[in-house]
Amino acid sequence: MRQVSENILKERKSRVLHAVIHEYIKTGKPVGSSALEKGYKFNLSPATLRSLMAELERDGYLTHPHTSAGRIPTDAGYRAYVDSLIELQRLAVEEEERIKKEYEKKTKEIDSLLSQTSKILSGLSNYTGFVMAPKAKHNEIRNIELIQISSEQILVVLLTKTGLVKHKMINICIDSEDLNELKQFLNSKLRGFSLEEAAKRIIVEVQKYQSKQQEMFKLAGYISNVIEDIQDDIYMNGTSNVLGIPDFNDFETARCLMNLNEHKDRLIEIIGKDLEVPKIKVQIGGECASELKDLSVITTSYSDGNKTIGVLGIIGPKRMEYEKMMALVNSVSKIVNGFLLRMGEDDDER
Amino acid sequence: MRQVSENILKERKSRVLHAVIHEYIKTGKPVGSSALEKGYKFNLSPATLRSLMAELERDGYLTHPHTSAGRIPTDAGYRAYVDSLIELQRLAVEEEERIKKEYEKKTKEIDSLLSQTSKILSGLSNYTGFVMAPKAKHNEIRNIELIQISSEQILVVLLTKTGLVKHKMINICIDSEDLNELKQFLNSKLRGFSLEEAAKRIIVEVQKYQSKQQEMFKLAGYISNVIEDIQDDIYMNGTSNVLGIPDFNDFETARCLMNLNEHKDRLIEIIGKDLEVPKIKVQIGGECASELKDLSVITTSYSDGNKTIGVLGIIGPKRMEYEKMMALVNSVSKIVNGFLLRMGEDDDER
DNA sequence: ATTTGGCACTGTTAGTAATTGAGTGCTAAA
DNA sequence: TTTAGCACTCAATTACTAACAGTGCCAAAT
Repeated sequence: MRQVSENILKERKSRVLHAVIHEYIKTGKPVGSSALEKGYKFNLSPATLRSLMAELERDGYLTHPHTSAGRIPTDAGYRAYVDSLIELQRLAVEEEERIKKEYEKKTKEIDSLLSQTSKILSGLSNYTGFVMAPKAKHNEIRNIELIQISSEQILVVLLTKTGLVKHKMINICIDSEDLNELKQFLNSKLRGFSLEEAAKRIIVEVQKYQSKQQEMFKLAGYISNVIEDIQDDIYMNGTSNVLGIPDFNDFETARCLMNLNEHKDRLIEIIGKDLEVPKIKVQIGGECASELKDLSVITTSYSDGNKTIGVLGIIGPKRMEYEKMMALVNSVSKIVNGFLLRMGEDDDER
Repeated sequence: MRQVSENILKERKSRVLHAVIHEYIKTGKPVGSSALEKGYKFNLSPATLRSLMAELERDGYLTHPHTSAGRIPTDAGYRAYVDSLIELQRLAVEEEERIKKEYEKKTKEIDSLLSQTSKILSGLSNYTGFVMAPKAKHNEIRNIELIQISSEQILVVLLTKTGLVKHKMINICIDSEDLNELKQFLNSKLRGFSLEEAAKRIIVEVQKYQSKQQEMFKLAGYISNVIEDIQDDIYMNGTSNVLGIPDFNDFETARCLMNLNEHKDRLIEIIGKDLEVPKIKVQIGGECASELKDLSVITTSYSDGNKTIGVLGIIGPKRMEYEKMMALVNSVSKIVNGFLLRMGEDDDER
């Protein structure tokens, strides 16, 4: 990235930058000096605006597609623009009400809550919405069930405090009484720990425990593996929305999104880092991943009232209404937080 | 569809039809009389071929995009072509070997077997591959687990003979001893029945049973609902492949496929009927669903050695190498059959 | 020192016209 | 019944033009 000559953008220059970006987002066409003069009330002539825009281009915030075209923002331009949107625009009240209404159906289980959320994000943004399920390994274990299926097959069912249920079949021969004993033991020792911790502890605990059978130790190892293999769930909706966006007339961007949709692990990789940041985060163009160079990603994390457990957001074109979309993501995350908090409270009632 | 005047296509005419379609599939361009004469050894002049093609057009098997263009097949043309591919071309041996190799990893659980299969179908066809999981309601129950999570929450875990695991949380207050008793009872009465039957029986059985608690009856009702709510699993891969196909330069087809990918229930609706047919089935254009008018679907069912339990196949452009693709789908289904048979046998060893 | 009007220059876009070429249908002869 | 020949059609390509939107820069104005 080019170095910015004047560290601080002069007030007026920055107003011009904003105007250009705002106009470009609205119209999708490169904006020229006269369009600026007409649409925004700078008391400046087109000529002056031209020279200011030329400066902004030198600074790296604008470009033009060709000599006789207007200016469009560079990634750095968008960046500066977004960074200056300090105050989140509130969604209209009726909009918020509408969102809440959408949630009214089945939100008892966390899966449907999140899948619903992803749909809502996509539907309201008209872009692609996604929700990364509670960062699996941070979840607290509530219950471990070991179900004997046959003499050599055990079904492990893990249930977390947030309502996540995971199961996995493992092959092992073990006596049914021992199994039961192990189950009791594991539950007493691991309940309340996060999956991550549990995976480590399980080995240690079983070692301490006077196991009658060598097999039990082996089984514990398997279970530990099962926990480690758990993949974060991720929901994604509205991938096809990008096909309607006029900015993309090549298939490249669409293909890339469809690929992400199929290789969720890659998506997890990309947005997984956003878990750490509690605020709204906007990544423009290739900032988060090179394959997303023509897209922007708005994310935020959500929590169960205690700690951050997942990430949600939208993926859309670089030319999007950042203010509105940031507000949307923000509102939705608030609502999800609310639901999760209530779910947690229900748990404690037992 | 237009009525066919001569019931039986004269031998030569049908050879011409095949040649046209074959050439069109290869090149993607409308084929003209001279191209036909050069590429295939009819001992006929372009003029004769022209008149034959004109006849075929009158019969409804061919069209022109415009006056001075060559011929392309209509859906009916493809249909006739496909119908005449009686003998399935065998896949090359090395190809089959390659497929089997792909399967080598984790195929213990039915989920991964099927998900793997879908990927393989997509990868080898370069189109979209899909696998509909064992028609859920036909599955035989192997085990029902009722796990008490809290005083008011029960986790129902259903396990079928094919290795499918489904779970669902339900809210109800019930005594833990009663729960255990009910579990034993349900297992003894329902094991071996299909989910479909079980959902009906469960009510009847609990009615007969002298339930100590009214609650148990209610719970049984819930469980019955859970079973009925089970959705068929479906795996789909390679949606983005259609973007690479030159035939589609509008986004419409791509969008339609992406929508199918998100609304799996619609896909289930479309291909669900193919369960009945044991052979390879090819549906061209809108034959199966109007939204797929520019695509063809090749499906076949697969079984666990006993009865048909699912459908797999590919979705691609109408202009595809039907012989090869039919052979592919056929081979893959054979292999899946093999795996499922082996899984079933393992089960019986217990 | 900044702002501004004027002006030459540049590249896109749209429209028109001319040309080419592949492929057809039809007819009349083989 | 087949074939050669011919007139015809329409899509695709190319070339050219005119209009246009915008820029950069300079010299005058503030």
